[in-house]
Order: sequence, then C-alpha cells, then structure tokens
Amino acid sequence: MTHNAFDILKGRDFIAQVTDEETVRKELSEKQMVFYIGFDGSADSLHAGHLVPIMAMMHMQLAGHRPIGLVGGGTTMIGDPSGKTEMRQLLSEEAIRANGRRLHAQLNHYLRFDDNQAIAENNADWLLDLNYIAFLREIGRHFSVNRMLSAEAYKQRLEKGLSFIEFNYQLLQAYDYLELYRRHGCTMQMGGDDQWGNLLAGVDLIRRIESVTVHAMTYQLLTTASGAKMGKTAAGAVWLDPQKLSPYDYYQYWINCDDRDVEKLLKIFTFVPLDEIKRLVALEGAELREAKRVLAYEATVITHGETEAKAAEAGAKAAFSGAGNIDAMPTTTLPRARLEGGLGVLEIFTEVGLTKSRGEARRMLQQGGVYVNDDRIEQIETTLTPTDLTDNGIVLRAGKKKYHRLVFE
RNA sequence: GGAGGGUUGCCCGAGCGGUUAAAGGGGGCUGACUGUAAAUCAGCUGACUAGGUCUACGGCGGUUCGAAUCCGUCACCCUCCA
Repeated sequence: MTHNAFDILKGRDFIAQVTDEETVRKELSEKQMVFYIGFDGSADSLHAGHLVPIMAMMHMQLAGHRPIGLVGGGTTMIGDPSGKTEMRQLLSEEAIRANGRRLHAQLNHYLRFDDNQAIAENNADWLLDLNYIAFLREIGRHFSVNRMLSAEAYKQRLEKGLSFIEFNYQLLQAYDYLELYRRHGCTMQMGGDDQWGNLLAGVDLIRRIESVTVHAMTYQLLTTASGAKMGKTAAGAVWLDPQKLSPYDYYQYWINCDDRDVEKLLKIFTFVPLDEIKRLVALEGAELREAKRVLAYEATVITHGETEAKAAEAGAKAAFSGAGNIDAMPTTTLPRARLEGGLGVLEIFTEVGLTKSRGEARRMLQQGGVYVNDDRIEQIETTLTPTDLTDNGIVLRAGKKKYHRLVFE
C-alpha cells in the first residue's frame, strides 16, 4: 500500500486527466502541496455530486497536503457556461454570500481546518472589486479568443448562444488560480473533467505571468449505470445537509444503487480499503446487498457521523428485514386525540409526505400501493383508529420502499 | 436597427377555433417478478369536498356561444441581414 496521494486517487479511479502525471506524482510524494478546488455558490448546500471533489480533498489532506476550499462568491455572479445548455439564472450578491458561508461550514465537516491544515477562501474577496481596465491589461491580454472558441466546453453554447458575461468566466477562474498561487503558493487545481479547459487556462496564465509550472488534475464525472448524473434523483439533488435530506433518506439513496455501480461507488465515496472492496464486490446476486450495506453505512458516516449512520441502518433494518430498531424509522408524532377521532388514510399519507396530494394517495391506494402495518388497504374511506396500534405506533408504507411510522402521545 | 421563427404539462415534443386535462416519447409512480438490484410486462402520472368543480398551453388584453389554437400588446429566446 502506498501513501502517495496520487496513487491513492488513481487506484480509486478518481482521476480523469492530469497535466503531467509523472511530475505531479513525484511532487505529491516529496513535499506538501497546496491545492484547491472551487465550489459554485449557487446553492445553499452541497449535494452528493460534490462528494467526489470532497473525497478527493480528504484523501489529499490525509496524505499530508493542504487543501483550499474555494467558494465561488465572485464567479457565481457570472455563471460558468462549461457543459451547460443554457445560461443560469443570476443570483443576487446577498444570496451568493449567504450560500458561501453555508458551503464553507459544510466543508468543515469533511476537512480539518484547524492549525491552518486547510484554507477557506472566497473569490468574492478579490474578484468583486476588480478594475476592468487593469484586469484586461494584466490578464485579458494573455487569452486567445480563437483558442477559447475552439474549446470543447463552449461548443454546445456556440450553437445555442453564449453571452459575453459567461464568456469571461474562464478568465476569472484562471485569475483565481493565479491569486491562490500568489497568496498561498497553490500549485494544483482539481475539478470535474468538464473543468479541464478552465483549469488549463489557469495553468497557462501562471506560466505566462509567473514563469512557473503549476498543475491541474480532473476527476471523473460520474454517471450511474442507467446514465443519470450522480447525486441527482427525480425528486431533486441528494443534499448533504440533514435539514434538506434526512440521514435515513441519504442512507437509502446509497443502498438503492444499481448493482453495476457498487464497486465504483465504494471506491469513490468510502474509505474502505481496495482489497476489502474487491472482496465485497465479488459477492454475487442477492449477496451483493452486503456490499451495498457497507457502502450506504460508510457513506452516511462520512457525511452525517456514526450515530446518524447507525440510526439510519437500524431504521432500514426495521423497515426491510423486520430486525433493527423500529424507532429509527422516519417518524411523525401526533396527538393521540387525532387517532381516537379517526385518521383518514389518504390524509395521513399526504400529511407525512409519503404522497404529494390526496389525489396521488387515492391513485396509489387504487393501485394497491398503500399499506398500513404491512396490510394492503383497499378501501379509500379507511380510517386509522387506536385498534391499528402495534408497538405503540402505526407503520405506513407507500409502495415497496417508503416507510413512515406514526407514534402518538 | 431590419426581416423571419419560436415560448405547450417534470423534460422533449405534437396540436393550429369546439369531441383537448391537451397525441407520442422520456422520466417518475404503482403492481407482477425479485435481492430495498437490473431487465421485462401491465396500469397510472394537474388539484380538490370525486364522477362534479377548479386551475393549466410565456404575461396582459381582445374577438367568439366557445381559444393552446384568431387579433393586439409586452417580455424572453433563436436565425438571417446591417
């Protein structure tokens, strides 16, 4: 086993492209490197898609390197057109600032910032007050429009339309790198593979202005076996903020992954050693669920901590295999009087969020997807009363996988 | 600045005065099969006091017994010309 960060990342299939593999590998094994990853400030929480860069940063930090978590308070004012089909809604400065603070707070769960082991920056600090003319003279002159236009990242947008504000994005990101090089001696930028062009722009800029060779590395853009982007579901992003997505649901997201993705996900989203992963994914058929359990548990530990991960696991066991702790299921507490008065099944399913509307609850019931205490409900008018109580509560289930427990006081 | 094209449900996309809550596809949901997997098949997929009403085809206004469909206007997007 090696402790070289490069080999670790490579072994776990993070890496897509590197400016100079040999030099990067060498530098990573010989000295502490300061590196940065930028996070877009357009949402108020990170989501599972961001975990790839976060995990990469964690591996790097564990190997002794120093991460800079850059929040794009300035660049988000512009919007990165790379790989996007259309221009994003521009947010207010205030909203972007608030998002930036929350993102830094979240990064703090994953990286150790004490003793300056990691650095939190926000490019609003140097971008917002830039002088346009000075910027053009110092930075703009180093950029070739011809080359920018030929970049893959802009191809799609050249057909659909690209505004000048977005076209500037790359210059700003390159300038960020320069700034971080100057402030902190940062010599490596990492990012998703769609960022390759932007990263290289920064490398070029630093070479031209500072006559120094710095590096860039991209990690794979993950898609699931069925072709969807990692970290997105039809219901929305898989948020890392427990307020926005409960640890129970977070655990469910991972355990429900496609068989074909387990190995990839274990490598990227957990710290499980490679030979252990090899053993886990060698399991066949239903046995593979053991690997998924490890994946879900470990991933949940990283984001929500051990206590929450155990609770999520116990809740899942209670729901799906009759063992575990029934109290750990998603639960809503209601006044006992409501139960005594009779709780309409359609109402309560909608109230706890198992269905979005009464209409949906009705439809699901008609299709046989509404269960109370594991009994299928057939009558639309069914109401729950104290006789339905088992173990002091009532377990509602929508379809096969969505459980919710009611308790009364 | 000029000419033309466009804006439809979660997404793509048909419709071009009534029979359109709006074809078709994707996605999603439920059921069957299973392993909380995939694939497959079937059904469903605006809301509500559920068979009756309300809201919906970029915004507003108009014509008409009746409009997503016609007219005016505003906004945004695209293409070509300057």
